[in-house]
Amino acid sequence: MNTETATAEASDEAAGTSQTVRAQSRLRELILNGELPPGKRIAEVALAALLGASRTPIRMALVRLQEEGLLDALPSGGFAVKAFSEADVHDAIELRGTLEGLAARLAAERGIATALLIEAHDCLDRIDLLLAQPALTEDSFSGYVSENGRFHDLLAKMSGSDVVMRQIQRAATMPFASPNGFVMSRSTGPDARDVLVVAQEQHRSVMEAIVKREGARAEALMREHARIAHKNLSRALQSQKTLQLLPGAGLIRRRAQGLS
Amino acid sequence: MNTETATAEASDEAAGTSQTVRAQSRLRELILNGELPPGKRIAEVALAALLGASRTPIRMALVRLQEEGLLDALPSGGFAVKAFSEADVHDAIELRGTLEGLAARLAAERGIATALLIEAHDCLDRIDLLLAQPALTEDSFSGYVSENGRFHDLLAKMSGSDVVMRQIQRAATMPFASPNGFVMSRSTGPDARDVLVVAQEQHRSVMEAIVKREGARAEALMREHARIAHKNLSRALQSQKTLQLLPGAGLIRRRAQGLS
DNA sequence: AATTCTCGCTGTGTATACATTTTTAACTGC
DNA sequence: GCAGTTAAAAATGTATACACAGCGAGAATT
Repeated sequence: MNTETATAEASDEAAGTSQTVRAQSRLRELILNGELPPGKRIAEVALAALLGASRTPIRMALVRLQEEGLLDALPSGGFAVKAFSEADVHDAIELRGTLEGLAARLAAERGIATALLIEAHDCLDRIDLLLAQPALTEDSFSGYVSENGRFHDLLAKMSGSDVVMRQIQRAATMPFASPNGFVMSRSTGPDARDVLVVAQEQHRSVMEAIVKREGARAEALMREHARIAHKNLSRALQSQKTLQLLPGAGLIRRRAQGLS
Repeated sequence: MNTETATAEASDEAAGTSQTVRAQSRLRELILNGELPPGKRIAEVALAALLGASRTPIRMALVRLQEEGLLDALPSGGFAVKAFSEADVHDAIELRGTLEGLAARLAAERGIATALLIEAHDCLDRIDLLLAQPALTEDSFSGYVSENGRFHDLLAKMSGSDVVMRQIQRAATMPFASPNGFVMSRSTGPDARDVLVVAQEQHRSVMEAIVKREGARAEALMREHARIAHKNLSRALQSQKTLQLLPGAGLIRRRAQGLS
């Protein structure tokens, strides 16, 4: 829960890799945790000192994160954390839905490998198991998040196209556009379980459509599935509590975050 | 026609900018012209010597082009020119169609600014003018390419979403996925003009749908419009002559390009 | 007192030097 | 003749040093 544990886990996770990769991961965390104010130029020397590397790998990480869409290149040089409007978040969700819809349609039209089908069904069975209980624990939620992420990854794979898969991954890089972006923000409310039940029903329907080779249906279902996030966005923005649970919430500009 | 002229023009074009930007442009050209064999590791020192810069900006350009999707990161370090299968090209076209379809739908649903509408109609009027002649000159074609690119850019803008626009630009980076990718490859055939006439008819229909706020129709039309490139791809792959006119044709792996 | 010009400083962009890893080639043994 | 091993060479990843541009503060002039 505390940041010390989080950063320790994170740096452990990226232990054996290169300085550049470590810097990229840690910097992404810093941004998503809102520790770097949006709009303000990122000082490379300070970052290098903070992350314990020289400017060269830091610079690489900055370029990569800019291409990822988390940073803006300033006209006078250097980078700044990007700020997103509420409309941007809405469009990013719609975009992911469209791309996942494409993946579902392609999967239905072209058919999928049996191994993938089995893994997907396994994934959905586990979610059913988690939702079998009338009330959800914190573990249930984190289990759902894990399996939900796996299902969406599998769906991208089902498209059978590296090009499409890559683009979906890119679109889901932005935290609030990710399939799990708003799941945690709904973990508190009374209807928390119901939301997941509906989502799971859509998972099942999409898989059925894919198996039956119903491309248009699979696409439409997947698009609508992504739109769950729209509702979650509205609710999350209404209460400050649920916003805390949303990674990267600080990037959505509502009022200026006074941190001079 | 000769490479000397081409490179001279290119370096002129990127004269006042930084070393990194220059390197990125020139390197992209080298890749698209097939001067760097796909799959083989790119030697940074040799590139630095060739482009007349140090390794640092070269490295930046390499990272950017990898994020763009033109390079693969080798597991042992360094980069290689990416090779695309025919299926990859097909999927990239479908992907662009899907994204442009999304842009068209959003434009129809949300409405577009009058200035954009006027500019789009101006663009289409110019294409009509170009196609008025019964036979097309080389200038007509290059004029069409120019206006066609402008129209597709405008359409991305009509979505009213920076997120969507950015993603479309990304998807269109790969040369054969670009709206103009296969246009030149059809400039020779007898039915060259007819293909453009059909495409222009689709342009008009999409604009009509957008103005009438018919989102689903606009989306479907835009998708189908992109599929023109599928047919062009098939034809281009059948004859070596038309393949010469396709930028980045060397990246599509059919048989190994013997260049040892 | 306000405005403009200049000086200095911070910070990015670039070049280069260094270390580690990978690759290649030669050499030896079977 | 072939495979395995070792060593050298080359290439990447990283650090650092330097040059130039942008920004602000301060002083001088009107």
